[in-house]
Amino acid sequence: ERQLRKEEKKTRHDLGREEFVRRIWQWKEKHGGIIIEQLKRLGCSCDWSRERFTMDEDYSRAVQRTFVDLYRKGMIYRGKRMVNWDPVALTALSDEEVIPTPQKSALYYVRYELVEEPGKFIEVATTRPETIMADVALAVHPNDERYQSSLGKKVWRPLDRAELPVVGDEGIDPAFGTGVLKVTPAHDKVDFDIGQRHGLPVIDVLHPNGTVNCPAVPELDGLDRFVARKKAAEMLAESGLLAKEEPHESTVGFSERAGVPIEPRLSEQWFLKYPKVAESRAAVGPESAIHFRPERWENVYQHWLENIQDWCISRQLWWGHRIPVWYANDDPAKLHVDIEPPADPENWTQDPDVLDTWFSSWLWPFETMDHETRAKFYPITDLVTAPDIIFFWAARMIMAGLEYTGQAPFRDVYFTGLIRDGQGRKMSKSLGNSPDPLDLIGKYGADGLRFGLMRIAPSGQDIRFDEKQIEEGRNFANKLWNATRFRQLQGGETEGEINPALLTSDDKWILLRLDAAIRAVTQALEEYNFSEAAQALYRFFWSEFCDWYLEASKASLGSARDPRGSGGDSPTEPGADVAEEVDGESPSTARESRALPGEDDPPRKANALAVIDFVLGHTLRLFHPFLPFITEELWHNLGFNRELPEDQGAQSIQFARWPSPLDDDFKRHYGLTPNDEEVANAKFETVIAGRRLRRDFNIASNKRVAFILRASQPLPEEEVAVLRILLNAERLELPESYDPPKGTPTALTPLGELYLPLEGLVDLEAERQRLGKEIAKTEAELVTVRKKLANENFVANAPGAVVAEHRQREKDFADQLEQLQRMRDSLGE
RNA sequence: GCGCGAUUAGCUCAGUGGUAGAGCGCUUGCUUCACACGCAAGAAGUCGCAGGUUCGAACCCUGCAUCGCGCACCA
Repeated sequence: ERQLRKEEKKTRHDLGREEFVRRIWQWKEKHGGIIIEQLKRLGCSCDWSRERFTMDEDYSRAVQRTFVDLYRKGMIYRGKRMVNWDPVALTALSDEEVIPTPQKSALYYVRYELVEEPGKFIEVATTRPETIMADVALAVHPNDERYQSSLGKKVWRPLDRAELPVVGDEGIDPAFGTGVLKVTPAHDKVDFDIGQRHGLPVIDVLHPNGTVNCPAVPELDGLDRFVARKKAAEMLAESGLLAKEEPHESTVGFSERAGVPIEPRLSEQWFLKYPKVAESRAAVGPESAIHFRPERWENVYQHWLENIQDWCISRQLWWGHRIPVWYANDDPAKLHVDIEPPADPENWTQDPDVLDTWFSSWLWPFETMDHETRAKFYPITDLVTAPDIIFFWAARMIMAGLEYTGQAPFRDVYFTGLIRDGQGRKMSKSLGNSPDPLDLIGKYGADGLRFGLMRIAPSGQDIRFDEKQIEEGRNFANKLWNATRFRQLQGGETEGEINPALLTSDDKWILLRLDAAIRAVTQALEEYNFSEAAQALYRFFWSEFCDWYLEASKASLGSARDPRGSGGDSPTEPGADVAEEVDGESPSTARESRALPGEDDPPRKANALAVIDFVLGHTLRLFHPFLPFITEELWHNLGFNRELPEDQGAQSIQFARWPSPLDDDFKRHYGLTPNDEEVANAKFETVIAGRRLRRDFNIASNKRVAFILRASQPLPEEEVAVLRILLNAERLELPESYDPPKGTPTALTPLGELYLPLEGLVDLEAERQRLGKEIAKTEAELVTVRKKLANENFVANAPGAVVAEHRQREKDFADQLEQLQRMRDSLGE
């Protein structure tokens, strides 16, 4: 209708019902298609052959059948009631379609003269002087002392002069305005109820389009309600009946449809007494069939059902499910309610109204399925929706499900957060602040869009949209692509057998990290913590697998450039145990003359590749729900599908099995123990310390330098090789003893003291200061821990593990401090 | 008025009783041949305020403030 008004300056009445509906179908074909296309491009894995639309013929009949059924059960009735009237769209609205909006208006104090006591007035505060002609009484609180003498008397109605009674009603708030309410049953719900209680008449002075209908007052007749309001105030002022006018702020209901203030209006509408209300309340809760996630929405749901009012289901619109009711032409009180039209249609007229759109949506969980499918998939396991339609949709589906299937229609309801714009506003068509998903997909890829959003969408919290986050998603997809490219460039057989005997500490470390990641992701998904699952995967893949493991594996793969730039000039026997051959030689010389482990060591290389493949095969599957497109592509590119049966991933990663955590048998077979993690962590800490030294002394990260490690324990050759690669060092020497020149930059590491000899480059004072800072930091930490351990209450009450941890920390800090002090002392004065 | 959320690094947000975290942004150095959509090192926070519980609080309790949402009322 908006488009029609804008582009052709026409209303639906200009086209006529039939043509108008035809045009909407056209519009639907186009825009409905766009939405489906968006879902497909996003990678939603729906069964598209089962696409359904609420206006499909079958579905339409189901909607009408439901109406007829509820009518016959006496739950649907027609009545003259106060409805929320949209004077622009010219239709009734349900309470849920009305948006309360604070408005600045004026409060007019109008004087009503007492009939019995001329010259004496009662003042009434009103925001709507244009409806005075519809007044049928004044009301005060029966106990309000100020008006006791007026109760039962009469007053003169201004503008359209008439005598009105003064009645007492409990519903009046004596504190508001003057404590007197003008009763206007035709134009206010509360007034209507008061009118009913006191047997007052109803006078309607507004046309459906919101203009005044009151020929008795020609000055106002035909004016728009807001224009008439000003005019009425002026007229009252002129006749001395306006005591005062003051600014006033109140909340006015706006139509969600047309965006104008709704008009409470008495009209003939169809209403539904909600079915299964008590059962629906009982169906949701921690112990019940349906669970809301997050749980707090259950309160909102319960509260709504507690105060529920009958549902106005008729709409004075043309697009929608037509109400299956016919009125006899010779007697409009005679009804034909059925899904089939009457046998003699010429004698009947169908109700022109259609049903509220949610009256069709509430049947969705089961009317979309045939009997066979329903047997298989009903009740639905999960409903994913947004909390702003709990009432419109979720609650009503529950009622319909219980009424028509005898079962709750779903088990878990997952409420997503709303995506808001950068300023925190809800995205809406009228604000035009929603980005086009197809544009974003074009720019960042569907996987990037999905992952970027998933990573920042905490359960049930609203999200501020920022394109930067989508960019991060894209960057991650790119990282995944490049890491697997690295694997492909190594060549070799895919998914070779892992030989436990050849596993390095890094191999074992990454397998244990993978195990932790599988557990974390699986658990997060089970708890509907999607952002946590995405975060855990991100951390594992980027920080652990790429940053540490792939880099370390280059030692085994032999792909890193030889530090001397001349390749392995001293080939090692394939499979020889490198670490044991250093006996009798000075360690540094021995290592310098050796090739990298892994170079010309095919079994070691093959084993490293097998580990990489094992990890990739698992991570691709873990990532697939988040990044469906790229994981599918890589699954095939890397050949993970080749060995699998048809139904387990040969065709598509979608059907591959979800990874299980590595069980105890696996860990035993491959010799994975917590100690492996400690070895790797000690190594990584040493690397970090070395890199920091480099940085502290301004050595460019691409400059190949020599490090010296005075190791506190013997270190296998393969570990030294890894350290050297990660440090980007030309050499890493491990002399039996080492007496560093004064001022040599030093760092304390879990593996011993690490030196970066830089003769003549460093001044003693700078190094002393650097160590001084580290000592101060360690001392501070030591003090904190000791203070805690000195607290008897802590030692007595804290869990044993926590105390033990503090004890260990105290020991570590003390050792460290001692060593650091020794290092500083060695610098001399 | 009632209820529900939120308040943590410059920004967007995780964290749920035991040494404050991520990404972005920022600073510095790197075209180290998987990736500059990248690598490395770093700076940056009295966890809204005030009380309380506890050996110990960002986390539990109470109150307050600010922002957001819902419900009710608005003559």
